[in-house]
This record gives sequence, C-alpha cells and structure tokens, in this order.
Amino acid sequence: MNTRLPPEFFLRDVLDVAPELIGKKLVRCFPDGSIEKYMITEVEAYRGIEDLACHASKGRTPRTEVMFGEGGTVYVYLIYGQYWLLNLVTGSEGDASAVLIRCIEGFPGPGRVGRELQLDKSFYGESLITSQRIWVEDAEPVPEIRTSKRIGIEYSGEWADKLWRFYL
DNA sequence: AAGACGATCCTG
DNA sequence: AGGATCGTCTTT
Repeated sequence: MNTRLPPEFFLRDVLDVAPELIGKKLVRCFPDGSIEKYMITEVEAYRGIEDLACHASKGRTPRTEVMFGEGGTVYVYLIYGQYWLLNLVTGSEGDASAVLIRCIEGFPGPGRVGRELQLDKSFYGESLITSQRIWVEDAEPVPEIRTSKRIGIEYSGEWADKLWRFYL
C-alpha cells in the first residue's frame, strides 16, 4: 500500500497490465505542491503495431516514438486540439503498447482526466518510476472488473470488436 | 503549402 | 446535432 508500482508491473503484456490498473491510485503532485490521489476506474488497452486502433500502427513517428520504448513511461497526445489524453506505456521495447486512462474517480472521460491532472506536452515520455509529479501506487484489489469494446475506434475494423476496455 | 482528421467535451 | 481548436500526418 502507498507503494509506487515498480518497473516490472509495466513490463508485461498490455492485456495483463490494463485490468490490473483498475482500482490502483494515480498520484499527481501539482505545481503548487499539493498531492492528489485518484482511483483509476476505467482504462483501455492499445496493443502494438498490429492493432489498427493503436496509434503505433501508423508507424514510428515523433508522436508515437515513446510507445516503442520500454514500458513505465507516459504517452500523452492532444486530441481535437483541446484535450491531453493520458496513456501508460507497457511491455518491452518494441511492443508499442499502452493503456489509455479513460476515467479516474470523480472525473469520467479521458479528456476530463487530462484536464484535472493539468497534463500538457511536457509529460510526454515522463518516467512513472522516477517522476516527482506523476506516478501510480498500489491499492487493494477491486472485486469485479467489467469489459467491453473500446470507445471511438470504429474505423479499426475487426480490432474494434476486441473487449479491451476495462472498468469498474 | 495546404488540407483532413481525431482514443473528446460542452452547449443548445 | 454541431462547434471548438490544433498538432500530426497526408497530399500537392
């Protein structure tokens, strides 16, 4: 409890990591020094270059670069010119997988998560292992985790049918 | 250089 | 139902 998740937690298949993130505490130390801890309540797994819903399927670019690295880092990107969406990179170098944090307690919706956490471009590539402003801590296991199809990726064909959304 | 679009949210 | 808003990628 109150223990920062170690590298090993993230260095696994995204489909193992994603459901285990449900119930964990996302910790944010704000610029004013205040610290808030939010329970993670909804995530989605994006799994490598084959997953057409995963940005990494577009290839290795300045934007997707961090996903191709080793797990345990932050991947943020701006959507619709308005919201910074938070992702946690998982797996070994080259896996190009990440977990989208869709909801935290009190803040339903990936855009609202980024707004609450005051994310911006500077979080791109941040280490969840050494960062002093964002990380994840262990927590009591949650009783029941539900699954469904991922949201907003109808363009990805068969990949849209994967039950890779996990929530309380 | 210009155009299209998006893992969203808010308003009416 | 439609607009906001801009970085990234694609096309010229």
